[in-house]
Amino acid sequence: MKFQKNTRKKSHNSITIVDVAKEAGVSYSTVSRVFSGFEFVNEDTRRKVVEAANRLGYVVNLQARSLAGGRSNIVGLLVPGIDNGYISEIVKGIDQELANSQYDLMLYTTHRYAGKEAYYVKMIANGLVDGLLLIVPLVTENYLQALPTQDFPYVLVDQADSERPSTTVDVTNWQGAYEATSYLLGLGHKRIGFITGLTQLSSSTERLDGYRAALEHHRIAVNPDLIIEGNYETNGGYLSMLRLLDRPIRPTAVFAANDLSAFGALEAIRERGLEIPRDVSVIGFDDIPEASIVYPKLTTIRQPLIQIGQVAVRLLLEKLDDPEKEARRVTLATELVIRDSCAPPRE
Amino acid sequence: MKFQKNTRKKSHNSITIVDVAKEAGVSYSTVSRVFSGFEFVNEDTRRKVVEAANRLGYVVNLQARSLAGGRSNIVGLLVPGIDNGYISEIVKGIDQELANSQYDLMLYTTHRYAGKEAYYVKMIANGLVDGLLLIVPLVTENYLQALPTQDFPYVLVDQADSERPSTTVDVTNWQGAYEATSYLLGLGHKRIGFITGLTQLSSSTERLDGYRAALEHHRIAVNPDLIIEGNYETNGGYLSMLRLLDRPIRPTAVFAANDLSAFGALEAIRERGLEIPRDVSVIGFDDIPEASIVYPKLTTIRQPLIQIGQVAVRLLLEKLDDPEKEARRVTLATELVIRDSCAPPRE
DNA sequence: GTGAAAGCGCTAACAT
DNA sequence: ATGTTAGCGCTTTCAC
Repeated sequence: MKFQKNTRKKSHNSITIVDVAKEAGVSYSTVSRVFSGFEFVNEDTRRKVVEAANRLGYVVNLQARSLAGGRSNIVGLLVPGIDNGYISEIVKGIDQELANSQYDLMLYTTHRYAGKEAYYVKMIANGLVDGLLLIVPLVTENYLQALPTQDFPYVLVDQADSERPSTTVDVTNWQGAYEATSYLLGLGHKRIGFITGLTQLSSSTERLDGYRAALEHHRIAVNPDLIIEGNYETNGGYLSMLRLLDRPIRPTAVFAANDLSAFGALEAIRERGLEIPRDVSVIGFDDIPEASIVYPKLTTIRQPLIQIGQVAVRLLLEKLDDPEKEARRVTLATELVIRDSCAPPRE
Repeated sequence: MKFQKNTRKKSHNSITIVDVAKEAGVSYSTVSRVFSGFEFVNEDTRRKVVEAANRLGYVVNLQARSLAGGRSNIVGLLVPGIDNGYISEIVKGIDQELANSQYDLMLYTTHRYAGKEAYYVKMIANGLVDGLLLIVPLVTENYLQALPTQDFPYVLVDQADSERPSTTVDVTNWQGAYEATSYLLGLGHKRIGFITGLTQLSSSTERLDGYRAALEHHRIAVNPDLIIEGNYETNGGYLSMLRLLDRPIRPTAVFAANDLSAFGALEAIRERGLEIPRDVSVIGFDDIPEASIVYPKLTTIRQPLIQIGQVAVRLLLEKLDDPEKEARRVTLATELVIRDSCAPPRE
């Protein structure tokens, strides 16, 4: 690890509790009590202190508080990156919910620490934050193992943890995929392609399973040639779709494991001179904001993205309030959103 | 200010430099020196320390470092919210650039502190972060006044500061607007509407000025009836466009001060049964990712969003490295991106 | 109910 | 080149 050379002290000429104590004529531990929410302070004293603080423009120094054993009132959010409608919607929910609390947000993007996740997480948890929110953590194992104590508060967003009981919020991936596939089936499609997500993520395999189950339920054999690996990204969806179209038996419909992939598929289909949904129907998963903006508007399975973020925060705060609280998993419902990208097959 | 009641200590059972010092058989200030990048440490000692640290799994505690007068290696980012393609692109640039440095990012959204901006900023600057990035700060004045010291490092993104010399990165708003309007003019349009942004922002007035200048340059009288106030949001653009269409003289083209507004305009136009670009042309500003996804694809003025974020970070790091560095303003070029939402007028 | 004092993990003089 | 020591601003015993 390289570190910045320390050339200069930060300018720290701020008002501290000592100043406030002087101004209010009390000891500085009293000031501390007032601001840390300690209950047994005389009303008069409290008022004096608060007034003095306001007069001076005092604001608490979170690092000092945290160092001294209190809380930093900061929660960490670990995401791959923010350049993704799916994630920014969840972040929006997180932000909204956090705004109702006294917590601030520290944003960590993992892409910069590929291969050093453990170090990174340790640093984060060791440092500043009271708890951690992990969104689709690709290397869940590494992350969690690195947590400094068994009971460091964290919650997993949209990723199951098979190793230990982890507080988790996710959605009905299997059911959503089942419903998407059934919808296509109901439209009359028989050859339905599936573009997977990142196969190491539980959401991806759950969706694949849902797709399979729906086909089987309709007594349609699952054709491995119609299942093709994607990566949850637009370009991956594009490439996969191209390969799918080049196969001898072309699907009349495609279910992409997320909207981003579906966008790529849309592009690929058009590039082959085919029309959507006339020649091939496309359905996605997520319902990110862009889904209703693209042309044609994407039929998709909606995840309550904002709500996911909110729930994640609530679970974390619960755990922060009561460390004994045991891990639980909240699974939110998905919902089919019918728009313009699906139609019955032509033939 | 309410604060969280402090029910429990954070579990802090982490390895400190004292442990490392013991393990390595040196004093703990030596360990500090090694990890804070101090130069004059014997190679042997350094190696011993690093090895001991690795063995123990030591990671630095940033709060303690920062409290003790060092740097936290965290920069703060103050944004209205992240739910906006414009902002998330800039954030992406910021994140990319930060990844090359040793800095982490603390994200603050202002919407939660409406009316208490000063307090909020003070708290931020007082606390943790070494410097601050302010994106389109609506209440620039309040923010800047609240900075604890005259020389607290900050940079303003896409907002001019008329009060004091502030390090700023922005784009050629005037020129971009001039070019957009000229393009429409060149297509043959005479009645060109303008949907403004948030009027208190310099970017908005600059764009309006550019629009006016282009018209004047083409000897077309600026018609106040064609200028209508928006708010940089989709819904605002939608509402403004509706009003514009209801005026006696309908514009044949509209320039929206940003893409989000343009999207709203698109919707409004369609809702009135008109076709784009046949009946009315639309041009935007920003070129957020969605601009090339909407239908029809939006012709717009591109801002180098990612680059803006990168430059902002670079400017801040410069300032952090050398506090004496004086304020400067970097203005990046915009560029016309022609897509499908503009055509010559019909009549 | 309030004050005094120790200490959180670290940096930065000041010594040696 | 390395050790010693005094804080940074705060919370939290422990006294009174």
